[in-house]
Amino acid sequence: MADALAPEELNTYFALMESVSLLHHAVEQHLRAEGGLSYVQFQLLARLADAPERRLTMTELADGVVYSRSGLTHQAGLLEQAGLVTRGPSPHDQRATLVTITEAGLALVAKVLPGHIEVARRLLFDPLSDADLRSLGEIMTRVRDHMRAQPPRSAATRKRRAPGA
Amino acid sequence: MADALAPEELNTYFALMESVSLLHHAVEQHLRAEGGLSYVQFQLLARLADAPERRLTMTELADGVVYSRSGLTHQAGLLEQAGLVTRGPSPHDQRATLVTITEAGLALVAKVLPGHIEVARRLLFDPLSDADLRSLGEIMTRVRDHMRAQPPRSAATRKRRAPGA
DNA sequence: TATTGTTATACTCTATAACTATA
DNA sequence: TATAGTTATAGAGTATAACAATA
Repeated sequence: MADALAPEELNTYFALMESVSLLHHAVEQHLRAEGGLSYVQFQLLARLADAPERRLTMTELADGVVYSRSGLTHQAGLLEQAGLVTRGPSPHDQRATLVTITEAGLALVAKVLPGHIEVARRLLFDPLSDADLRSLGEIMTRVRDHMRAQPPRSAATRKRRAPGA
Repeated sequence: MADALAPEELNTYFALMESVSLLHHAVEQHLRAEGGLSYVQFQLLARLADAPERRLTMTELADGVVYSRSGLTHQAGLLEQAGLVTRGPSPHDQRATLVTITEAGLALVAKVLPGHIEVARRLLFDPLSDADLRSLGEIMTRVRDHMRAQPPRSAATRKRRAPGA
């Protein structure tokens, strides 16, 4: 077990968590109002839009966005129903499903992106100097890479339920 | 409408969102396993534990943690059922409800905190230098204050639903 | 045997609207 | 009239476990 965090660490941690919570909430509201999308759905579409041939396998698509297979199956199903992606078998691996973004999906991402960016700028970037931005980008990129490399640590102890479960 | 974000801004934004998502997920898992709490519930208890007389009104308690009144009523009800808080009328304002953390609630926060901190340190602070920590803390504190001061902007356009709604 | 993905199911969280009571 | 809080209800998200098919 480790020592307690210094107060500075604790304040930093809470400021980070609260800020991103507020930002996430604002972004969700915008995406929902402007494009009928959740943030997770936006992320999935954005990843597909950036992918080499505008398509990825379910497993590739899940990475970092969703934390359970079934969750992704569910979201992919919703996006498919909405005509934003298609799903088909992979020629290379018969087990895999290839998810491809449609023209409608690309159009929706394009439609929603400017406003999304506007929200991020208003909430996150407005109070930052150029130096702050460089710092923050450098730090959070390093943190993200570190976190991605962490072993899952699938719960040190047995699971319990939250009150009310 | 604003210009597109510089690529550096976009990368920073995504790195921030993904990092905190991973951190949040890890923290939730820990809290659930170790104390049977969600992160929201932990936040509520932590706020009460720090409050002047270990109690706050519902409105004070909601601030920044929860985005709807009914959501807080629900969570407070769960915590009360679990014996972690009590609710009673306020002497100063008959409309208000005072939420007080119990000894069991304080004990649970104390039990859970070291491991919580350990998770935050392992994922967030390990890859950071002291200078990084100072930078990040200073920046995120400023960002949080800025966000708190933002007007709600209750959805620029009419609401729609996500696919599948 | 391990991996990919789906299905069924259950539960948690959240939000909206209608309502009560007090300021 | 405005504010504090609760209730009822419905919807959206997520996770677990069991399953089918392929590597």
